[in-house]
Amino acid sequence: MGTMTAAERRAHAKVEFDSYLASCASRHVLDRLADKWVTLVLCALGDHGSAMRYSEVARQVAGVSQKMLTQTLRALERDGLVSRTVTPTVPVTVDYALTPLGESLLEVVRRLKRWADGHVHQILAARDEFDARG
Amino acid sequence: MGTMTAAERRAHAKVEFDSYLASCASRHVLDRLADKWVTLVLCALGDHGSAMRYSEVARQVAGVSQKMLTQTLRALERDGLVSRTVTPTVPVTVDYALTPLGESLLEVVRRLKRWADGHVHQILAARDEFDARG
DNA sequence: CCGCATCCGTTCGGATACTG
DNA sequence: CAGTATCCGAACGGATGCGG
Repeated sequence: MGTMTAAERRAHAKVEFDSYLASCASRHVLDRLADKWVTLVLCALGDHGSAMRYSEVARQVAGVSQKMLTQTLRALERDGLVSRTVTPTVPVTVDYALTPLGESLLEVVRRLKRWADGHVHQILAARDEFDARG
Repeated sequence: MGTMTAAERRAHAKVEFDSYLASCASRHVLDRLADKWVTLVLCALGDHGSAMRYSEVARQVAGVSQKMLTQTLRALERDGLVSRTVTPTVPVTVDYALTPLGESLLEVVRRLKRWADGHVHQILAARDEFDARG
Protein backbone atom coordinates (compact mmCIF):
# COMPACT_ATOMS: atom_id res chain seq x y z
CA MET A 1 0.00 0.00 0.00
CA GLY A 2 2.38 2.64 -1.21
CA THR A 3 -0.52 4.94 -1.95
CA MET A 4 -1.24 7.19 0.97
CA THR A 5 -2.78 10.01 -0.94
CA ALA A 6 -5.80 11.67 0.60
CA ALA A 7 -6.22 9.53 3.69
CA GLU A 8 -2.79 10.33 5.08
CA ARG A 9 -2.76 14.01 4.35
CA ARG A 10 -6.28 14.19 5.64
CA ALA A 11 -5.25 12.56 8.89
CA HIS A 12 -2.36 14.96 9.34
CA ALA A 13 -4.48 18.00 8.67
CA LYS A 14 -7.14 16.65 10.98
CA VAL A 15 -4.76 16.35 13.90
CA GLU A 16 -3.58 19.88 13.31
CA PHE A 17 -7.11 21.15 13.09
CA ASP A 18 -8.42 19.17 16.02
CA SER A 19 -5.79 20.68 18.25
CA TYR A 20 -7.13 24.03 17.19
CA LEU A 21 -10.66 23.00 18.00
CA ALA A 22 -9.65 21.39 21.25
CA SER A 23 -8.49 24.75 22.51
CA CYS A 24 -12.08 25.87 22.18
CA ALA A 25 -13.88 23.57 24.60
CA SER A 26 -17.28 24.96 23.82
CA ARG A 27 -17.05 23.60 20.28
CA HIS A 28 -17.85 20.14 21.60
CA VAL A 29 -21.16 21.38 22.89
CA LEU A 30 -21.88 23.47 19.82
CA ASP A 31 -21.25 20.42 17.70
CA ARG A 32 -23.79 18.47 19.72
CA LEU A 33 -26.41 21.13 19.20
CA ALA A 34 -25.46 21.23 15.56
CA ASP A 35 -27.20 17.90 15.20
CA LYS A 36 -30.56 18.40 13.61
CA TRP A 37 -32.47 16.16 15.99
CA VAL A 38 -30.83 17.08 19.28
CA THR A 39 -32.72 20.31 19.77
CA LEU A 40 -35.99 18.72 18.73
CA VAL A 41 -35.61 15.85 21.18
CA LEU A 42 -34.45 18.22 23.90
CA CYS A 43 -37.49 20.42 23.39
CA ALA A 44 -39.83 17.45 23.22
CA LEU A 45 -38.63 16.18 26.58
CA GLY A 46 -38.65 19.67 28.03
CA ASP A 47 -42.11 20.56 26.85
CA HIS A 48 -43.56 17.32 28.12
CA GLY A 49 -42.21 18.00 31.58
CA SER A 50 -41.90 14.43 32.80
CA ALA A 51 -40.32 11.23 31.54
CA MET A 52 -41.36 9.92 28.15
CA ARG A 53 -41.45 6.49 26.62
CA TYR A 54 -39.33 5.85 23.55
CA SER A 55 -42.41 5.68 21.37
CA GLU A 56 -43.78 8.89 22.87
CA VAL A 57 -40.68 10.74 21.85
CA ALA A 58 -40.88 9.19 18.40
CA ARG A 59 -44.47 10.36 18.00
CA GLN A 60 -43.68 13.84 19.28
CA VAL A 61 -40.70 14.40 17.02
CA ALA A 62 -42.60 12.88 14.16
CA GLY A 63 -40.16 12.79 11.32
CA VAL A 64 -37.19 11.07 12.81
CA SER A 65 -36.29 7.52 11.89
CA GLN A 66 -35.80 5.15 14.79
CA LYS A 67 -32.16 4.90 13.85
CA MET A 68 -31.64 8.62 14.30
CA LEU A 69 -33.83 8.77 17.38
CA THR A 70 -31.93 5.99 19.11
CA GLN A 71 -28.63 7.50 18.04
CA THR A 72 -29.64 10.92 19.30
CA LEU A 73 -30.92 9.63 22.62
CA ARG A 74 -27.74 7.61 23.12
CA ALA A 75 -25.58 10.65 22.44
CA LEU A 76 -27.59 12.75 24.87
CA GLU A 77 -27.43 10.03 27.49
CA ARG A 78 -23.69 9.72 27.01
CA ASP A 79 -23.29 13.42 27.59
CA GLY A 80 -25.38 13.24 30.74
CA LEU A 81 -28.14 15.38 29.29
CA VAL A 82 -30.90 12.78 29.45
CA SER A 83 -31.43 9.79 31.69
CA ARG A 84 -32.48 6.41 30.39
CA THR A 85 -34.47 4.15 32.68
CA VAL A 86 -35.16 0.55 31.74
CA THR A 87 -38.03 -1.17 33.52
CA PRO A 88 -37.88 -4.95 32.95
CA THR A 89 -41.56 -5.50 32.34
CA VAL A 90 -42.51 -8.22 29.88
CA PRO A 91 -42.30 -6.01 26.83
CA VAL A 92 -39.46 -3.94 28.17
CA THR A 93 -40.27 -0.34 29.11
CA VAL A 94 -37.78 2.47 28.58
CA ASP A 95 -38.23 6.01 29.83
CA TYR A 96 -36.24 9.09 28.93
CA ALA A 97 -36.08 12.32 30.88
CA LEU A 98 -33.94 15.42 31.07
CA THR A 99 -31.28 15.47 33.72
CA PRO A 100 -30.65 18.73 35.62
CA LEU A 101 -27.78 19.34 33.21
CA GLY A 102 -30.13 18.78 30.30
CA GLU A 103 -32.67 21.20 31.70
CA SER A 104 -29.93 23.73 32.16
CA LEU A 105 -29.00 23.38 28.51
CA LEU A 106 -32.62 23.51 27.46
CA GLU A 107 -32.92 26.96 28.99
CA VAL A 108 -30.11 28.22 26.79
CA VAL A 109 -31.59 26.55 23.75
CA ARG A 110 -34.90 28.21 24.50
CA ARG A 111 -33.18 31.60 24.55
CA LEU A 112 -31.86 30.75 21.13
CA LYS A 113 -35.32 29.74 19.94
CA ARG A 114 -36.75 32.95 21.34
CA TRP A 115 -34.16 34.97 19.42
CA ALA A 116 -34.94 32.96 16.33
CA ASP A 117 -38.68 33.49 16.63
CA GLY A 118 -38.12 37.19 17.15
CA HIS A 119 -35.78 37.67 14.19
CA VAL A 120 -36.81 35.06 11.69
CA HIS A 121 -38.80 37.60 9.69
CA GLN A 122 -35.72 39.81 9.32
CA ILE A 123 -33.72 36.84 8.12
CA LEU A 124 -36.35 35.78 5.63
CA ALA A 125 -36.67 39.36 4.39
CA ALA A 126 -32.91 39.60 3.90
CA ARG A 127 -32.98 36.28 2.10
CA ASP A 128 -35.71 37.44 -0.27
CA GLU A 129 -33.90 40.65 -1.04
CA PHE A 130 -30.65 38.83 -1.64
CA ASP A 131 -32.32 36.35 -3.98
CA ALA A 132 -34.10 39.15 -5.83
CA ARG A 133 -30.77 40.71 -6.78
CA GLY A 134 -29.50 37.36 -8.05
CA MET B 1 -42.32 4.12 -14.94
CA GLY B 2 -44.06 1.76 -12.61
CA THR B 3 -41.13 1.92 -10.24
CA MET B 4 -41.50 4.74 -7.77
CA THR B 5 -39.66 3.16 -4.93
CA ALA B 6 -37.67 5.32 -2.58
CA ALA B 7 -37.72 8.64 -4.41
CA GLU B 8 -41.48 8.95 -4.37
CA ARG B 9 -42.08 7.81 -0.84
CA ARG B 10 -39.19 9.99 0.22
CA ALA B 11 -40.74 12.99 -1.45
CA HIS B 12 -44.08 12.36 0.19
CA ALA B 13 -42.58 11.93 3.63
CA LYS B 14 -40.47 15.01 3.10
CA VAL B 15 -43.45 17.21 2.33
CA GLU B 16 -45.19 15.89 5.40
CA PHE B 17 -42.18 16.49 7.54
CA ASP B 18 -41.34 19.87 6.13
CA SER B 19 -44.80 21.12 6.97
CA TYR B 20 -44.09 20.02 10.51
CA LEU B 21 -40.81 21.89 10.54
CA ALA B 22 -42.30 24.94 8.89
CA SER B 23 -44.62 25.38 11.84
CA CYS B 24 -41.52 25.89 13.94
CA ALA B 25 -39.97 28.98 12.42
CA SER B 26 -37.00 28.97 14.72
CA ARG B 27 -35.79 25.73 13.16
CA HIS B 28 -34.51 27.69 10.17
CA VAL B 29 -32.21 29.64 12.41
CA LEU B 30 -31.19 26.63 14.44
CA ASP B 31 -30.30 24.87 11.22
CA ARG B 32 -28.08 27.78 10.23
CA LEU B 33 -26.23 27.59 13.51
CA ALA B 34 -26.03 23.85 13.10
CA ASP B 35 -23.44 24.47 10.43
CA LYS B 36 -20.02 23.75 11.80
CA TRP B 37 -18.38 26.84 10.36
CA VAL B 38 -21.07 29.41 10.97
CA THR B 39 -20.38 29.88 14.65
CA LEU B 40 -16.64 29.98 14.06
CA VAL B 41 -16.94 32.65 11.39
CA LEU B 42 -19.43 34.58 13.47
CA CYS B 43 -17.10 34.55 16.45
CA ALA B 44 -14.09 35.45 14.34
CA LEU B 45 -15.83 38.54 13.00
CA GLY B 46 -17.19 39.38 16.42
CA ASP B 47 -13.89 39.01 18.24
CA HIS B 48 -12.07 41.10 15.71
CA GLY B 49 -14.50 43.93 16.20
CA SER B 50 -14.18 45.59 12.81
CA ALA B 51 -14.39 44.49 9.20
CA MET B 52 -12.09 41.73 8.04
CA ARG B 53 -10.63 40.82 4.67
CA TYR B 54 -11.48 37.44 3.19
CA SER B 55 -7.96 36.19 3.84
CA GLU B 56 -8.03 37.47 7.40
CA VAL B 57 -11.09 35.40 8.13
CA ALA B 58 -9.47 32.42 6.47
CA ARG B 59 -6.38 32.79 8.63
CA GLN B 60 -8.42 33.26 11.80
CA VAL B 61 -10.64 30.24 11.27
CA ALA B 62 -7.63 28.25 10.18
CA GLY B 63 -9.03 24.91 9.15
CA VAL B 64 -11.71 25.85 6.73
CA SER B 65 -11.30 25.28 3.01
CA GLN B 66 -11.96 28.28 0.78
CA LYS B 67 -14.94 26.47 -0.60
CA MET B 68 -16.56 26.19 2.81
CA LEU B 69 -15.51 29.68 3.82
CA THR B 70 -17.02 31.26 0.74
CA GLN B 71 -20.12 29.14 1.09
CA THR B 72 -20.50 30.07 4.75
CA LEU B 73 -19.95 33.77 4.16
CA ARG B 74 -22.46 33.72 1.30
CA ALA B 75 -25.07 32.06 3.49
CA LEU B 76 -24.52 34.56 6.27
CA GLU B 77 -24.71 37.43 3.81
CA ARG B 78 -27.90 36.04 2.36
CA ASP B 79 -29.45 35.91 5.80
CA GLY B 80 -28.43 39.50 6.50
CA LEU B 81 -26.04 38.51 9.26
CA VAL B 82 -22.85 39.78 7.64
CA SER B 83 -22.21 42.53 5.14
CA ARG B 84 -19.94 42.11 2.14
CA THR B 85 -18.18 45.19 0.79
CA VAL B 86 -16.28 45.09 -2.48
CA THR B 87 -13.71 47.81 -3.09
CA PRO B 88 -12.64 47.86 -6.75
CA THR B 89 -8.93 48.35 -6.19
CA VAL B 90 -6.53 46.69 -8.59
CA PRO B 91 -6.42 43.39 -6.79
CA VAL B 92 -10.01 43.58 -5.66
CA THR B 93 -10.58 44.07 -1.94
CA VAL B 94 -13.49 42.44 -0.09
CA ASP B 95 -14.41 43.16 3.50
CA TYR B 96 -16.79 41.26 5.73
CA ALA B 97 -18.41 42.57 8.89
CA LEU B 98 -21.26 41.69 11.19
CA THR B 99 -24.50 43.52 10.60
CA PRO B 100 -26.51 44.67 13.62
CA LEU B 101 -28.60 41.54 13.16
CA GLY B 102 -25.44 39.47 13.14
CA GLU B 103 -24.18 41.10 16.31
CA SER B 104 -27.51 40.43 17.92
CA LEU B 105 -27.18 36.76 17.06
CA LEU B 106 -23.60 36.70 18.20
CA GLU B 107 -24.71 37.72 21.67
CA VAL B 108 -26.96 34.69 21.88
CA VAL B 109 -24.25 32.44 20.53
CA ARG B 110 -21.88 33.81 23.14
CA ARG B 111 -24.37 32.87 25.85
CA LEU B 112 -24.33 29.40 24.44
CA LYS B 113 -20.53 29.34 24.44
CA ARG B 114 -20.50 30.58 28.00
CA TRP B 115 -22.83 27.77 29.03
CA ALA B 116 -20.66 25.33 27.14
CA ASP B 117 -17.46 26.53 28.77
CA GLY B 118 -19.12 26.32 32.16
CA HIS B 119 -20.48 22.82 31.74
CA VAL B 120 -18.11 21.10 29.37
CA HIS B 121 -16.35 19.37 32.25
CA GLN B 122 -19.64 17.84 33.41
CA ILE B 123 -20.33 16.62 29.90
CA LEU B 124 -16.88 15.13 29.48
CA ALA B 125 -17.15 13.48 32.89
CA ALA B 126 -20.51 11.97 31.98
CA ARG B 127 -19.04 10.79 28.71
CA ASP B 128 -16.12 9.09 30.43
CA GLU B 129 -18.38 7.38 32.92
CA PHE B 130 -20.69 6.21 30.18
CA ASP B 131 -17.81 4.83 28.15
CA ALA B 132 -16.35 3.11 31.19
CA ARG B 133 -19.53 1.08 31.65
CA GLY B 134 -19.39 0.02 28.00
C1' DC C 1 -41.77 -2.57 22.75
C1' DC C 2 -37.16 -1.20 22.12
C1' DG C 3 -33.21 -1.32 19.50
C1' DC C 4 -29.35 -3.21 16.59
C1' DA C 5 -27.30 -4.46 11.90
C1' DT C 6 -27.15 -4.02 7.08
C1' DC C 7 -27.70 -1.90 2.73
C1' DC C 8 -27.74 1.93 -0.14
C1' DG C 9 -28.82 6.59 -2.06
C1' DT C 10 -27.81 11.43 -0.95
C1' DT C 11 -25.20 14.93 0.67
C1' DC C 12 -21.17 17.06 2.64
C1' DG C 13 -16.80 18.73 2.32
C1' DG C 14 -11.75 18.76 0.91
C1' DA C 15 -8.22 18.95 -2.99
C1' DT C 16 -7.10 20.84 -7.11
C1' DA C 17 -6.97 23.80 -10.97
C1' DC C 18 -8.38 27.85 -13.23
C1' DT C 19 -10.41 33.05 -13.82
C1' DG C 20 -10.73 38.28 -13.25
C1' DC D 1 -6.63 38.70 -3.70
C1' DA D 2 -10.94 36.62 -3.98
C1' DG D 3 -13.26 33.73 -5.75
C1' DT D 4 -15.49 29.67 -9.32
C1' DA D 5 -15.77 24.84 -11.18
C1' DT D 6 -14.97 20.04 -10.99
C1' DC D 7 -13.89 15.70 -9.03
C1' DC D 8 -14.24 12.27 -5.60
C1' DG D 9 -13.96 10.03 -1.09
C1' DA D 10 -16.31 10.13 3.36
C1' DA D 11 -20.06 10.61 6.23
C1' DC D 12 -24.98 11.22 6.91
C1' DG D 13 -29.37 9.42 7.09
C1' DG D 14 -33.50 6.50 5.72
C1' DA D 15 -35.57 1.70 4.80
C1' DT D 16 -35.76 -2.77 6.01
C1' DG D 17 -35.34 -6.95 8.57
C1' DC D 18 -33.94 -9.39 12.76
C1' DG D 19 -33.23 -10.05 18.04
C1' DG D 20 -34.17 -9.70 23.21
